[in-house]
Amino acid sequence: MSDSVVTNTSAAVPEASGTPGSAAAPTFDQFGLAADILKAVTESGYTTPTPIQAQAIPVVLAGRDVMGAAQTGTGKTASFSLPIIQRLLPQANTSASPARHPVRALILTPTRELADQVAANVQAYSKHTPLRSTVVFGGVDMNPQSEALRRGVEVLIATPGRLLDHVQQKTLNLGQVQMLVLDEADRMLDMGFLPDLQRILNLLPKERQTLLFSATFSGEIKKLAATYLRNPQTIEVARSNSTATNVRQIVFEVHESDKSGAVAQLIRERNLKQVIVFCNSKIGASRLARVLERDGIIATAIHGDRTQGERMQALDAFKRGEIEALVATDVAARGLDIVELPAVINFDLPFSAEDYVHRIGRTGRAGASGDALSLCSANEKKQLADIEKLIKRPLEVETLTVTTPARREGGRRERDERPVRAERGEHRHAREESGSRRRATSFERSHARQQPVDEFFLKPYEPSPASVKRHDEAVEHERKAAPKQPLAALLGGLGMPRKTTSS
DNA sequence: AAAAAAC
Repeated sequence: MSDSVVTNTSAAVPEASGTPGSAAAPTFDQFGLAADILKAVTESGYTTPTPIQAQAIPVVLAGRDVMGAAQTGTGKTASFSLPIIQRLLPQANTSASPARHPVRALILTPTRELADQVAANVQAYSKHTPLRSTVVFGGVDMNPQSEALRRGVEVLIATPGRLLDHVQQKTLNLGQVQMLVLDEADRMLDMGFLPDLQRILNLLPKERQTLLFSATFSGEIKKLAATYLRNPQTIEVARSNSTATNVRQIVFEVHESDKSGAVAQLIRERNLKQVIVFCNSKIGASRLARVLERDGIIATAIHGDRTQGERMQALDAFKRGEIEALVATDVAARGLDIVELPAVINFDLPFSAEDYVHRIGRTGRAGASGDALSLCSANEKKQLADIEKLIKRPLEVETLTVTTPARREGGRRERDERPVRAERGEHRHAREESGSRRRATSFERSHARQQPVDEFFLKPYEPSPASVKRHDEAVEHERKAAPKQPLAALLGGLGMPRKTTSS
């Protein structure tokens, strides 16, 4: 749930061991948090604060503004949620009157999924307190959100657009906000949220505590901080633009048209139980999910053209372990907390090197090891160079011989085995001798489910039973959330990109 | 060049 360090429960640290100044492992006791909060922390399975929690919690409790540089997976969410709850607790009351529950803490995030996840954390940490929290974001019915706001909440988690919508609808008043969190602030600026942020900030009392978290401290971020933060304490856990040393990063040079096959092959050969595959485009993500499904890998796509119901469904199913490959655009690059993901695959190298750092941050979480496997085609060399420059080291490059069927231009299929480094002249032979029988590779032999090639390309796509089930669930979910758009849900459920209204 | 986010 939270992005705190998950400690092995069988080796749980006794709570009493943490006396101040002792060499014992630190515990959450040291912060002076209320018993009701500590109880929830313990129930969540966390015993030892992460470095950012150890640094940020006392500073936030002291009421200071914070400029935090921390990636997700460092325990960032708890580092601001816990002290926010603590600071609001004295003002919490059990009255049913909405007027007694004004919004006192506002947490803004760039994506809907991240908002939902932060809200789940806040909910978990505050469950033994009278404090109320809720989350508002776009893509879903406003009415239940309006109703929750009308009843009153002390902690509100939101994406900027829908928040302003509620302000405009007069279902939300921000006049009593005492604490503001800008989570993934650099991402929000990247996404063009600056005007929205400025409008929101102008609605808030000047007298407040502001916490800004960002993966990088660009000039824009510094300017934002200089304008809206007061004498902030800088907290930096891992140097920005650095990648975790427990993540092994490998680049596979492949032909563009071999990429789908390469993904399936990497998943099988490395026996990856769960993996996020990042694509640069929404259409590419939908297409890859379909090809992987066809290849017997349970896969689903998550991107901005799918309905919110489908996005949530996909993420939940992935978290429950029902999906092997979550094929995503950069909507999932930041913030998503999925415990102990063994690997991420970059189907495309991201356009921005910083996004690479965020994408591979989805693996090797909380000290566990992980693999970041990137496919690089001939026209992505520039991106590779940019990444190596940003992380200040060259990446390991390996050869991958793709043996799965790969779609070719014009709908025809290339032969099975083709060296991927042909353009470098490192291949053994580009083509088999005609007439010579090639022995099946161990991969192919173990891959009995594979359909004959012609059949695959002649038959229309048929979703797997698992896919159909998920689709039906998504449609049902969508019907409940937004009864006006059954067609959109249906198209999205089949992995089809929906038409966007914007240009 | 692409993605994300309000109706």
